[in-house]
Amino acid sequence: MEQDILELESFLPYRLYRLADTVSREFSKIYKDRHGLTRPEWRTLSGLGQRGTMTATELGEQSAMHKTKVSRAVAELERRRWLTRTPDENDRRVEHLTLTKAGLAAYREMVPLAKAFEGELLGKLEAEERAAIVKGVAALERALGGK
Amino acid sequence: MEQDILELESFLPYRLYRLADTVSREFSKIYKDRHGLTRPEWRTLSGLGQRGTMTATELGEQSAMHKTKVSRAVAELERRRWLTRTPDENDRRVEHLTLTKAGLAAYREMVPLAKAFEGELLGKLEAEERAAIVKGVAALERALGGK
DNA sequence: CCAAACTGGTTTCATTTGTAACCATCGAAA
DNA sequence: TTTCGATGGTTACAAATGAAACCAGTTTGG
Repeated sequence: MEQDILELESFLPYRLYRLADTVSREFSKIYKDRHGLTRPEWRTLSGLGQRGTMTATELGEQSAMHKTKVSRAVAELERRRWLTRTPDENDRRVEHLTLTKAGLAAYREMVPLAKAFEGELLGKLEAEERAAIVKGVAALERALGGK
Repeated sequence: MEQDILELESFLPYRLYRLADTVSREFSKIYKDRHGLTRPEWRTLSGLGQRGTMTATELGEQSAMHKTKVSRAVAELERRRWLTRTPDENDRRVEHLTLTKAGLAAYREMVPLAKAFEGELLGKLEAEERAAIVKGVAALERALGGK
């Protein structure tokens, strides 16, 4: 092993990135082809579908998106009438976001597809490998995020 | 477990993406702060440092970059005089890329930093967890890449 | 030979993204 | 209260990206 050479193909940051990029690109076809959603829009839909009502800040925290991404995604989903904003009673800076019927319908349609996608991906692995990836990812999350 | 809800926080594509994004963002500080490189530029530098001489197409394959990214990164590194192009003898469409002394020097400076970064990251995990992430990532690569 | 299909690489254009500045509101401290 | 620093969210601007068109130059099949 040459000490002064970095083997890109086995460098973890690169491998993780490439992996995530491939998976994400593949998965994005589902929501892009189907509804023309961007990734931030999909995450917003998904977050609201999962939790019911959230503020933009909460959305950003839950789905690891910068606030500008959230802002734009919310604006677009609102334009589609997939969500509505309700001003907070006490703090007029805050808006509570909720999916409309149409938004909820889209969400409900997507959920099984997302689960199927994940299932198919994991289905290509041995049981041990599945356990390994889950354990490894969780460990890295803990090591990094901490919070 | 509600069947009609998707829990984003445990959805593998999302977790992978967030993980890769965090790691990559953290690592990018090293080459960005140090030399103002973009990720494609760093990968190009890294590829050439590792292999010595490559064509743009080979670079794209090795580091999973779209050809436009490669083209731009190569142009920028050339502008910095970190690499040179040599036309292929037999096929005049092809150019062989090689790092200059300056490029090589930058590469050599980066390698230990990259290794230290990876080492530090993995150092935060238990031995078992390290084994798990490596095994899991390899398994997914195999499941996907196939090629 | 020659046209058509293909390949290496660059450029153009529209879209996405990140940074920073910004606006409005809120809370704490003077 | 009034002021000042934080906070929720949007916007403006520049840089990064992807898709598709493009320009050589090469190969293949008739």
